Amino acid sequence: MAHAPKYSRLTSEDRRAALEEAALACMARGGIQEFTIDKVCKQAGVSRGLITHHFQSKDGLLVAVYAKMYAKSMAAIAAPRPGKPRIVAMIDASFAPDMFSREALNIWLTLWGEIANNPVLQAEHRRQYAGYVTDVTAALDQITTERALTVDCATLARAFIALVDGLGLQRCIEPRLMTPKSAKAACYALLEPHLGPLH
Amino acid sequence: MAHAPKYSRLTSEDRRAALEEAALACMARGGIQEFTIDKVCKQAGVSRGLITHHFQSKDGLLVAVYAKMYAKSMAAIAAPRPGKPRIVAMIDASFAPDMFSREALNIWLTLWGEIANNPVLQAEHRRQYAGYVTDVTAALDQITTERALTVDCATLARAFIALVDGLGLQRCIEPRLMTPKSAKAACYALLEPHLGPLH
DNA sequence: TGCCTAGTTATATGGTCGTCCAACAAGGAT
DNA sequence: ATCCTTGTTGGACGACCATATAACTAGGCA
Repeated sequence: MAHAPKYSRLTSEDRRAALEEAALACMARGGIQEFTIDKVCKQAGVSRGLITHHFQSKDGLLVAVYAKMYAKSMAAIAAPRPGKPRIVAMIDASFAPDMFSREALNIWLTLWGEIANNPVLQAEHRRQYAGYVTDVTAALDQITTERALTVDCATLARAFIALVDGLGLQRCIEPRLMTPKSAKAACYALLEPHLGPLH
Repeated sequence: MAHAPKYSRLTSEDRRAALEEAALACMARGGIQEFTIDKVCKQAGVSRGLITHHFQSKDGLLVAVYAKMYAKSMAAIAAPRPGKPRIVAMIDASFAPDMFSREALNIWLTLWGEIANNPVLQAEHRRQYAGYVTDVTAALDQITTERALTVDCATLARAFIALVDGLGLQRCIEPRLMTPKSAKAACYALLEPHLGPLH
C-alpha cells in the first residue's frame, strides 16, 4: 500500500503566490496584527519555515504583497469599458464591490501604514506610484483634449487620487456611512465642474 | 543630609497627560510599531508599570491618545479667523505646519489603522466623528445661506472630509510631493465650483 | 528502480510583547 | 516628627514574535 504524501510540493512560483494570497487574507481580516509569519503560514496551511525560504524575510513578503495588491488594482482600473471615457471606467472600477470592500480597503490601509514607516516598502511604493498618477492624468487629458479645455490635469489628478484614497479610508472605517454610490458622487462633484458632464 | 528623591510624583491627571504625549511622540516617530508599553514608558522616562496603573491596559491608553489627538485637531480647526468664513479657517488650520506635518499625519494614519481593526477604538471613533461632520457641514451651510445657494452641504462635507484625509495620507507617505499649497488648492478645486469664490 | 534536487517540516533560539503584583517611597496630612 | 495614602518601581510570567538550521521527503529524471 502506497503511503499518502504528507504534503504537496508546489513550484516556487505557485507557493509564493499562495503565500501572498494568504497574507492578503490575513491583512484583510485584521490589519497588521494578523500579518505575522505564524498566522500567514497557518492561513496557507504550511509550516512556518516557508516564508523565509521563499521570501528571505517578512519584509520580503510584505513587498511582494504590496506589489500584488498594486498589480490587482491597476489591472482592474485599466480595464476599458466600451463607449465610456477612461476616467469613468476608473471610477467604476475603484468603487466596484471587489475594490471598495472593507477587506480590500483594510489591506490598503495596512499597507499605507507600513509604507509610512518601513523604508523597504517605501522604496517599492515610490517605484510603483508614479505610474498610477500618470495613468489618471492621461485619463483626464483624454477629456480635456476632446473638449478643448484648458485644465491642469496633473494637479486635478493628484486631487482626484487623494479623494479616492480618502473615500476608501472612510469606507474602511465605517462601511455603512460611505456607500459606493455616494463615493462616486463625490468624485463627480470634484471632476465635472472642471471637465463638464461625464455620465 | 536629606536624600534626593528617586522620582517625582505627579497627580494622576498630570501623569496621564505626560504618558499620552509620550505615546503621541512614539507614534509620530514610527507608527504602531513604536507604540508599545516599553517604548512609551521609556519615552516618558517612567517605569513599565505606570500605564497599567493609569490606563488599566494598553487599549485604555490607545483610546485616550485618540481622544487627545481628536481634541487637539478640533481645537485648531474651530479657532476662528476674523473676517474669514469658517470653512476657510478650517482649511487654513488643516494645512498649517502643526497639523500637516509628517509626524502628526503619521499619528492619524496609525490611529486609522487601529480604528479599522480594534473594536474598542472603533467605539470611541464613532462617538467623536459625528461632531466633526456636523462642524464641517455647518461651516458650509454658513456660505450657502449667505449666498442663497441650494447645495447639499451634508454630502459636500463628506466629500471634503474624505479629500482632506486623502491629502493627509499622501503628505504622510511622500511629504515632498504634497505641499500645503497644493493641498489647499485641491480643497478649493472641490468647494469653489459649488460655493463660489472663497478667497 | 534508485538517486538527487529542492521544497517542506519541525524544533531551537533569543528577543519583545502585555499584564500582573509585591515592595517601595514621596509628600501632604496630622 | 510620624503616619498613610497612593503614585511609582522593577522583576516575574507566559505568550508570541522573526529567524536560523537540521532533518525529512515528494516527485522528476535517469
